[in-house]
Amino acid sequence: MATMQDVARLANVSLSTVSYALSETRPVTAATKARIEAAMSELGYHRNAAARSLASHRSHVLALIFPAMQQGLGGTVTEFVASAADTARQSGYQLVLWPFGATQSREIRDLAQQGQADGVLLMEVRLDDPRVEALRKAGVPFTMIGRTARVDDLSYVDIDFTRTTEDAVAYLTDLGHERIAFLNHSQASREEGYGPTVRAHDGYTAAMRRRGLVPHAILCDESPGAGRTAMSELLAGDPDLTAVITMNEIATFGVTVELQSRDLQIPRDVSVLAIVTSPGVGAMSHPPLTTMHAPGAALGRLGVQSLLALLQVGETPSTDPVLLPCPLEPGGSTGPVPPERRR
Amino acid sequence: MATMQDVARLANVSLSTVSYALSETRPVTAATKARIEAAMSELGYHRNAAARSLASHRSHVLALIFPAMQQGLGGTVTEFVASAADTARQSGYQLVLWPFGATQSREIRDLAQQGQADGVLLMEVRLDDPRVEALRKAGVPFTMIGRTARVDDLSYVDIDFTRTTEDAVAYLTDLGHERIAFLNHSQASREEGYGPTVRAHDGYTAAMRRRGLVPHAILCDESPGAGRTAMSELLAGDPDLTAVITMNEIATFGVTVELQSRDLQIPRDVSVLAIVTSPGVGAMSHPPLTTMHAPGAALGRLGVQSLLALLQVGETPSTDPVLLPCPLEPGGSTGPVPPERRR
DNA sequence: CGAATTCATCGAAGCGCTTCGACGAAGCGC
DNA sequence: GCGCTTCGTCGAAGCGCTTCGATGAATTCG
Repeated sequence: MATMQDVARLANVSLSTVSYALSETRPVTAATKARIEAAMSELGYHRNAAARSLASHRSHVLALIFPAMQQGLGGTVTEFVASAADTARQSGYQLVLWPFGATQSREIRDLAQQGQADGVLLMEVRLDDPRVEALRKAGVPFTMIGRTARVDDLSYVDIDFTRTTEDAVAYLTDLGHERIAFLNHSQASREEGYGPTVRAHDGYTAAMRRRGLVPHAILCDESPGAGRTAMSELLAGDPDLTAVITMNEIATFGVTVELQSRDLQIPRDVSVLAIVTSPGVGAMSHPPLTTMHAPGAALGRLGVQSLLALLQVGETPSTDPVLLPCPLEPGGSTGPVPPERRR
Repeated sequence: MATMQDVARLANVSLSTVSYALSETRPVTAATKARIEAAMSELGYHRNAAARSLASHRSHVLALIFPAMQQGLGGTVTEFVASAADTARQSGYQLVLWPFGATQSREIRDLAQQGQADGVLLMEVRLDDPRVEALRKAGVPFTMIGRTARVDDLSYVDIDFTRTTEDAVAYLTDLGHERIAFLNHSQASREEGYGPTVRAHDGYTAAMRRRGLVPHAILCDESPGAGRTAMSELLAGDPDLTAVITMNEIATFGVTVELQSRDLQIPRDVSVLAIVTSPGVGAMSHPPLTTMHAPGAALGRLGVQSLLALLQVGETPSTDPVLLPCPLEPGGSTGPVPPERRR
């Protein structure tokens, strides 16, 4: 394996000139640069990552704290990770995985203090997440995917739940719906402070109230069975329901089954709008669901970009926070309220 | 940030002794070790990863070549990645992601030659995969997840498609089924040499023939619509079909819909057995599907272990290949053939 | 009881790179 | 044309660790 010294020798320059030519930190004449490049390709030179890190105090590694917990079908996570890894690589960084849950802030700090990563991406952030404190103590720049209750001056990228629920309600009211229920994630998720559960609930409630409509939200475990039961309860609470927004893709399968078993047709009798879904889930139901899907790839890309911006400027964590709405993907599960059901 | 030198000074030993105490490469008396440990914790010492790599020529990093292509719902991939990252970490390794498809062997070789990783895990291997050659040329030890057509002495971990299809057929024949169809992945996937498509086809065909039964396999795109069409075709081909094995989870949703729309009850009229599924998909249908799910977590763990074994022994790539069957998860979509339909 | 081992520890030589200060050569204005 | 800055390049000092050979002390054995 050729070293920089070998390249320098072959190009008849000093080692440091080679370094400057590569990093462009100091000017190097075109002629010299050409000789160096020729030498490099002749020797098949690749600079050694470890030596670079040691001398420069930067590892060119970003760590992704990866959720142990599996919400949903995993498609969004996969998209996110792939996109983050790709964006990082294109900027000359590597993405490493740190599989740590919210309870392992100790391990996170240890790794962070070893200087293993220049920056950290923290996924599946809870409203009150001890890992945030651990990272701050370790002094590593980090960007959250999701956000804590208080974001202070922390860098983050998240789904815009307020806007997404507002858009969902607006879409349905535009179709004439007024009795719109909301089927959320589980009770457990709310109790552990899972941001989406809380923010979507608030967003939905606000969007309904703003229109003078009565919100009707329900928490629901992640299973089709729970979805059926929840749908029953919603109908018991308001038999005249014309639409339901779901943010629980597994339960949504139960919702459609329950409606079918009651001979309620989708979307003629009840419209179903699934929000924050994984890629492709809409197509799995019959009729295909109208969805507002989670922007996994965009979150990955923007998360890495925010983090890199943070590394550039150094001390100033003034990167704009980023909130992304879930784009609407029309399907066959939503439609106008039939005239006879309008009040 | 304290260095090893600082620790040595505080513990009144030489730098090298501290190193030996940490790596246990040479004996160090208990007393000395204790002093060193005290000094380390007093200073909050963490060894520097870059310096270690530089001096030892090992990065303690494993790379995972990550599929750009999204097959299925992503749940298995997520499980796999999480489990691989966790196993690596427990052995003192980091897992980095290299998001490269089968066409980017050039980039792979570049990264590999920079010595960025001690070993590589290659996911989504094709039957004839150029990346294998690239890795071999780069001289990096690697383990495949999946396998090429000829495995020679390559290290790999894969799903045992022969055994899984055999088990699937056996399970159904035990229930009295004889007219068993197989709904595979897409035509396209077979053409690009996607191992599972080919191996499962062969396994199913062999299992049927061995029992004197007539195989009836069909390729199918990854969508519920294609699944419906395929199911129609299968029924057209053999109206007396009593069971179908599917290895295409998205299409399986269409299969159940098509059966329902023909008033064929599952499992009374037709049994459905979904094999190589993502975690949780069985529960998404009604009735819940009987599945044989892909052992994502086990593959991740064993893949890393095989790779680490390869790194240990150095030259001898004699790690046993590993083939894992998909365990059966009973559901409500399979049942015995009613007596009147037996021939 | 002295020679031969064994044992724990030390010092020093790198690993391959970044980065700083220095230094001639060229370019500038008056 | 003389001092001054600017430009391109060089040499050397690390970065923090692993690892090898050496060294003296403790242990063993004939």
